[in-house]
Amino acid sequence: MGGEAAEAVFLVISGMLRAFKTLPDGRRLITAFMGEGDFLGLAVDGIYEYAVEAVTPVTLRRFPRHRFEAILDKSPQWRNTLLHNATEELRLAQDHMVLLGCKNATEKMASFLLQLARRNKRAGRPPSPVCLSMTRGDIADYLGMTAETVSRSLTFLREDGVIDFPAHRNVAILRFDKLAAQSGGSALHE
Amino acid sequence: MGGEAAEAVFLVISGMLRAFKTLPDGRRLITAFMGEGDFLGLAVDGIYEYAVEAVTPVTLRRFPRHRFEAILDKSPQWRNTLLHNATEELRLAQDHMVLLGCKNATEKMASFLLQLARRNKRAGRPPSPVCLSMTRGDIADYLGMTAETVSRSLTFLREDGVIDFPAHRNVAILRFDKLAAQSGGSALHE
DNA sequence: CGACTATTTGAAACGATTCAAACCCGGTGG
DNA sequence: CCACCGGGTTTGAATCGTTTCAAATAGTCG
Repeated sequence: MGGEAAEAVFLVISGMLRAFKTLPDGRRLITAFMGEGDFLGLAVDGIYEYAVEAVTPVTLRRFPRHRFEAILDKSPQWRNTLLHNATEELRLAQDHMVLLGCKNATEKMASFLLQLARRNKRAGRPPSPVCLSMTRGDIADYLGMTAETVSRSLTFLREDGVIDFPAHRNVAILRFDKLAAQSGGSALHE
Repeated sequence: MGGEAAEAVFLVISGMLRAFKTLPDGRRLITAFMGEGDFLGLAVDGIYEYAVEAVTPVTLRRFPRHRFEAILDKSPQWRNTLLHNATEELRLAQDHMVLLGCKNATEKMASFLLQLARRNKRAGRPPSPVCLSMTRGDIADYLGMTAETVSRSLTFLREDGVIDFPAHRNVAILRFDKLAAQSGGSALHE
């Protein structure tokens, strides 16, 4: 649905989606994974900024765009909230640029796991057992590497005791202190 | 000035600046080069989102933040403009993510040159002779590679007749058709 | 001119990718 | 109930592109 007019705005209730851009030859970058509490189709100008697909079965709450706009015109401070929202998204995008441009495979993977943990916390769940609901290929296209390298980084972190796969390997238990050390740090400092 | 309160908003009149983020160990990613017509310190919450430094001597027009806010509260449609602005910045950030995550050295360099050309056009100048006012190191930190690789990509493009350095090599003449072919394409399609 | 910095170029080393094979697992049908 | 299939994942070995380190060159400013 890339570039099409946004008929409505959606709030993610449950499940996981991927937002992505692709190059003409098919190379793909997943710009964000979206889960519980994230908004879809928030582009003000009514144009979707990227394509979105479901990673797992998803339930959404739909807000028709015209009603959305009406609310916005009535109480301007919501527009301010929206601006805050966009600014925050921009900050996240910049952090991801740092990840893509500066970090090596292991650091990317560690950062990604910490991100998933943060997302858990934001949704009111315990941060530690994170669920890797997307495929290795998706993770790869998010972190700017290949599925094989994703797999290798994961086993490397496991062998180092940074993470652990209990039973069925869709979830990972995190050792936050060790993870932070492997992640190369966040871009927020100085 | 990263993370400090933004006392004012600035409009770039002339010159070139770099906005960047760094990791604790010093690795740096330049998130954007800013030139004529760009705004600085637009973060709504009054916190700078990144550090900014001058690349060349710069002249700015200063708008005190309180006056800026006052104007915003008076005529709400400016807030809308601001939102549009943020959305556009987000789109650019996503395109840059594609560059960092998907493209090889030559494609990155070609894309960068096309970006500079677009910036020229936006400023009302002819697009073709672009000025590489920043150092190779800066370009490297913007494209997620090393200064040496930037240099090599540049000579590769020159040997292929894609670009040309007349006399003093701070400027490059572009062959747009060939450049587009080398850039890997834009992420806007389908 | 001489000193300093940025850039270019070369050669070796490294990390990620590629290609290929083996593996694990959930689902289907004999 | 087990054989088999297909997708996703893991692992291995060779290859490739970028980085790293080092040296040579060009450009700038006192």
